[in-house]
Amino acid sequence: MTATRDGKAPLAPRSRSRQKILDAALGAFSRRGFHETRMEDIAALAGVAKGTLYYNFPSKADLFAALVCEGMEMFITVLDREIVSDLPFPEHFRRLVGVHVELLLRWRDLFVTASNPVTHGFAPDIVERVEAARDRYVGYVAGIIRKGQETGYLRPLDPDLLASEILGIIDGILRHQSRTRTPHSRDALTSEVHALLVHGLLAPRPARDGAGAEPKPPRGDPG
Amino acid sequence: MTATRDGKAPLAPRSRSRQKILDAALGAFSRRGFHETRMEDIAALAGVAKGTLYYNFPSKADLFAALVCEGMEMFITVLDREIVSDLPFPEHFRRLVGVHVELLLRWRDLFVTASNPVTHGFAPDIVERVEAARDRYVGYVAGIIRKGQETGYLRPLDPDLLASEILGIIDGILRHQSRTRTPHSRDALTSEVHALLVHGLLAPRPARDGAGAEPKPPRGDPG
Amino acid sequence: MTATRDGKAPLAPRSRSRQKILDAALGAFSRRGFHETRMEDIAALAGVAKGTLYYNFPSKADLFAALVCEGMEMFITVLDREIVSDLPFPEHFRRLVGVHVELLLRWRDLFVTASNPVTHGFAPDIVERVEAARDRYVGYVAGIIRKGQETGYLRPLDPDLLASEILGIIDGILRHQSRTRTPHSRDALTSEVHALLVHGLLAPRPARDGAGAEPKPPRGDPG
Amino acid sequence: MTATRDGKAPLAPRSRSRQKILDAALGAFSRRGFHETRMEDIAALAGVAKGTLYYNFPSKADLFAALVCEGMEMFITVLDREIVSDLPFPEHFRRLVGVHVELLLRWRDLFVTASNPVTHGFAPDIVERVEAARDRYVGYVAGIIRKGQETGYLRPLDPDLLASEILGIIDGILRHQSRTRTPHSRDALTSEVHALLVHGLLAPRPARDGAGAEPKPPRGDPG
DNA sequence: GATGAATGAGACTTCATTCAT
DNA sequence: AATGAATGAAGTCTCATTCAT
Repeated sequence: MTATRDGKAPLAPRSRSRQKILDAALGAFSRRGFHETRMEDIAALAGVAKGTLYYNFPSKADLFAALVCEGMEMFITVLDREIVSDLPFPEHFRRLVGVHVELLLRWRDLFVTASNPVTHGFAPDIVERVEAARDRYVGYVAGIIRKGQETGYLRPLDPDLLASEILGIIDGILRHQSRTRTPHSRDALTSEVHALLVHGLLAPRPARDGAGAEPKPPRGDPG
Repeated sequence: MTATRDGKAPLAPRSRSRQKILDAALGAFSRRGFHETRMEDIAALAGVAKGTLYYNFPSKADLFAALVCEGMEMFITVLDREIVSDLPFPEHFRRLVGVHVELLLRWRDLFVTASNPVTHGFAPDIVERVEAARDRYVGYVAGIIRKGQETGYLRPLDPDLLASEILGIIDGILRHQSRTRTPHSRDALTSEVHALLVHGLLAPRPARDGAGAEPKPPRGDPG
Repeated sequence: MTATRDGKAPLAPRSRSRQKILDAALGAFSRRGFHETRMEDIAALAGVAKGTLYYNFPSKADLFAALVCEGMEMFITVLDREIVSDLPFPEHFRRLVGVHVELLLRWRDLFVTASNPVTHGFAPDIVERVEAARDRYVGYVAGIIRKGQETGYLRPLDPDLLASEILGIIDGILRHQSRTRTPHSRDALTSEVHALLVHGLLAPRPARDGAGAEPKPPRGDPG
Repeated sequence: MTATRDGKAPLAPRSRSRQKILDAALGAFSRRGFHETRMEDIAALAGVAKGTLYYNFPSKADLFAALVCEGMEMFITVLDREIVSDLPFPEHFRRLVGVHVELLLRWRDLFVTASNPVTHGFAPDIVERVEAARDRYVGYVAGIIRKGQETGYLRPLDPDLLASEILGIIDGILRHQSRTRTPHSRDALTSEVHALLVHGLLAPRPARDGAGAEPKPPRGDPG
């Protein structure tokens, strides 16, 4: 459309506005939600006129979709770059959790935005784009889980379901944070999440001797 | 719609219309979200006139709040009734998961509605009511976890954070279901969730011999 | 929709607003044209709130369509009532012209509105409704012409094309009037239009002796 | 689009862009109407940037006015050139109709554009220019009629009103064509229009014997 | 208790126009 | 002479809410 003709051309001046708008929209959407955010607010936040929003994005829903899609891509890109894949899996997995937590703390807004199930009244093609972006991300996580299962480290549970659950855990953490307003540190959160994911809720000792899924009550403990 | 199962009225029947409206609102909110649901839609679904909505509830936000609050109370009531508390904890916990899954499958709409972070533009007192209801529910789950920790069965992780994470897991499952459209059975879901919560992701064998939190890679495995 | 249920019911209270709006819209559209008329203007003219317009009509284009359709129906109804059909055709035709002219003077606004080819950006179904209404009216006029041809009074030219041309003449007259701002009287206009339609432009004498459709030039004239 | 037929530039080629824009505007306005045509559309159609439109014309309304004015001048120029004025009037009149029909078929877009009563919201000076151009054209046709009346060929009806009616007829024909999508040939249309104008609707035979304006019915004509 | 016609503030979006390049 | 990113006034339409019945 407006794009770089001849293949080369101005890589930078491709509308500085576009990025300013995306940044503003991220802040606004994540803080107030999609419906409570007015295009007027985004424009003011970005320091451009309302019309400039529509010069860069066809509609509010499109702006939202672009935000989520590009954000998810960025997420995956960063994850891919930060996680060195030839580490032994346990280390690999711990880094996944760590980088993830870090990303979430830094891009909390984006994650909240992308998790928001607001696509109800959207045009079908936009819903599709947003869902495809989410799926790509869920699929990325599921892929890591699947690799862990193939190498025998992870239990053979449904990888896609697990990925959804993991994202749900992250969502739960974010909600907990916004409720209690006492943000945990990066390391504390990483340990917490890693522990839950890797070991589950069960205390180490009682579970160790138990033979089945149901550990006996502690009174049977010789110690 | 989802109405009066088994003959017992689940939400207080202060008036015939009131109940019809709550049922209709539950269906509408859960299916289309708060903002995409019009008062007109609810009225039509309930088979009453729009004015009747305002005769029974001061505002749309109040209707939403009433729905969430009464729903959460009902949840807790049922959980309390169904879970016999003097069972040994592991059994207790498994029943919690099982009943929870059952409730979620039956009252999926209510859970989706209550999880929706749509209270952005609401009046402060209504936000407070909704959050109090959610907190009561999260607190209930956290209480069970705390009891499990006190009896030594569960790892000493932050109970409130854990409760949020558990609800996040459930949310993730529900989203996974609506994406894949192949609803798991009650028992399958219960096992899946229970397994993840109790044992974590780690495969049993390799983890068994490891001494620390970080299991060694399988090549060190003599078997 | 909002309509008379059970078949009987309140014939009158079927929204007095609706008629007030149609009247106001007629005045506004005819005076300023479709695009230059704001919904705000119509509301003010009708003495109702902007929302009332949308309570009665789904959109501006729908309001326009309703206006044209109901107007055309009214036109045909009046024409049918006023023209006694068993008169000899010449009288019949003269009355058609006379009543037509009268209608046009009285409902000039409506005719201007209906003639306006503004349906360009309209939804297909609305375009269809408006065109159907126009066609019904053109067809009515064409029917009268056809009858005149069958009884041998009118030349066997394409009736539908003739009807369009007649409406074009009327349109031309209305434009002429709005240009010159000196409205002719009912009778003067009737005579003028009738003369043109019945006898054409040719002066009686010279044309009388010509044998064919193409009158010879005056040099062949003995006088 | 409709451009430079026969090698002669029809609209003054003050600049290359200017002409491209006028051509594009003609196509766009005639097809979609003034209000539904975006400056963007015209620019795209002309293959120039939006700014170039404003480099050549002060405003959209000015562009429209220039189009109509130059078009009408061109019309009159061609009519004057094609109609040799010293022919006997009947032949003169027939050529007028013939050339007119030809022009209309070729420049249908321009005629439709110029006939469109869209000047409602225009600035007074622009309205004046457009109306002056239309009037010049209507006056040209009225002048021919007046000449016909002076030489005794045409009935002494109001020449200006007649001119308007004639243009209305032509408009009616064009609408009929766009409705029925079966364009008549040049000659067929010429005959049809000429017949209507010269002889009116009345069938030759019955009208021949009648003495007055109201012919008697054919059956019981005792004399 | 219940109704539904009426309201009007405010949202999204359009598009003619400008101006630095 | 030409461009196109940016603008912002103004329009259409939505929908929670009211109130006379």
